[in-house]
Amino acid sequence: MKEKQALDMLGALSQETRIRIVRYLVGCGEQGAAAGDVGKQVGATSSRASFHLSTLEQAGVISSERQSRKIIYRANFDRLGGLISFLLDDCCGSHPDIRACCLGQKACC
Amino acid sequence: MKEKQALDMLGALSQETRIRIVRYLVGCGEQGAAAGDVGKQVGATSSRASFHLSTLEQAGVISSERQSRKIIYRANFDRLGGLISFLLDDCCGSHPDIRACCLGQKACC
DNA sequence: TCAACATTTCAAGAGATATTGAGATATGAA
DNA sequence: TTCATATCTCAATATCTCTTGAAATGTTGA
Repeated sequence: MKEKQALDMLGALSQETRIRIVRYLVGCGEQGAAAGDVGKQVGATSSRASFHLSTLEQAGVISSERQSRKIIYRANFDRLGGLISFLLDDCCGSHPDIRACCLGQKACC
Repeated sequence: MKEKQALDMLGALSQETRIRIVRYLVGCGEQGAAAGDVGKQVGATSSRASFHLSTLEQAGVISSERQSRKIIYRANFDRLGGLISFLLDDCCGSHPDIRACCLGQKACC
């Protein structure tokens, strides 16, 4: 993953409403969830949910597909994995402490 | 790691100058680097480097220690590992695709 | 003490981001 | 076609973020 892409994803994830959306959509798996459902889950008005969903989509964190009158959003699992790889390898140079810590081989904060 | 802490770290990392600082400081290891060095490495004026260093420190990504007239910054390896754990486990619910992808067991973006 | 060095702090301005409510668009059903 | 549903877009506002250059702080050595 390129730095620019990673920065966009990090920016998109650094917001309370949006990280909740991602957490919910990851939980929904391949099935995804409609914009309205997502909004209800995270306690956002329709326009606010729409704004954050499109921010996440632009950053590549999630993607959407219209299903009749609903729009279904899904987490982009590959991209999320790619971001974590970026942090682990490119940004953190595969530092052994970080890798150990994040793989549960070492206690951390 | 708590959500608030993770959001702060994600926000801090989602900026070009700052991610370069982190990459450089991770490379410096336990030894760390002085603010001036960091600024030169990332091509920032002293005040700009100072601003970004303090943003990163406030978010817990790095920490500082004065050594005579220099101030030495170091990456917080535990916190970085904690953030990656947060993304992997809490936020992404240990989803198998994401985990496989970020551990190099599966190709991704 | 004084000069230099290393870094931070401050104020101002430009630009990005988040929230709100109203209105527009698109789809499906009666 | 008309209505209800689902979602998005828009404009206004408030707030945060980044950059810059100047000035202040703290430290060391002559």
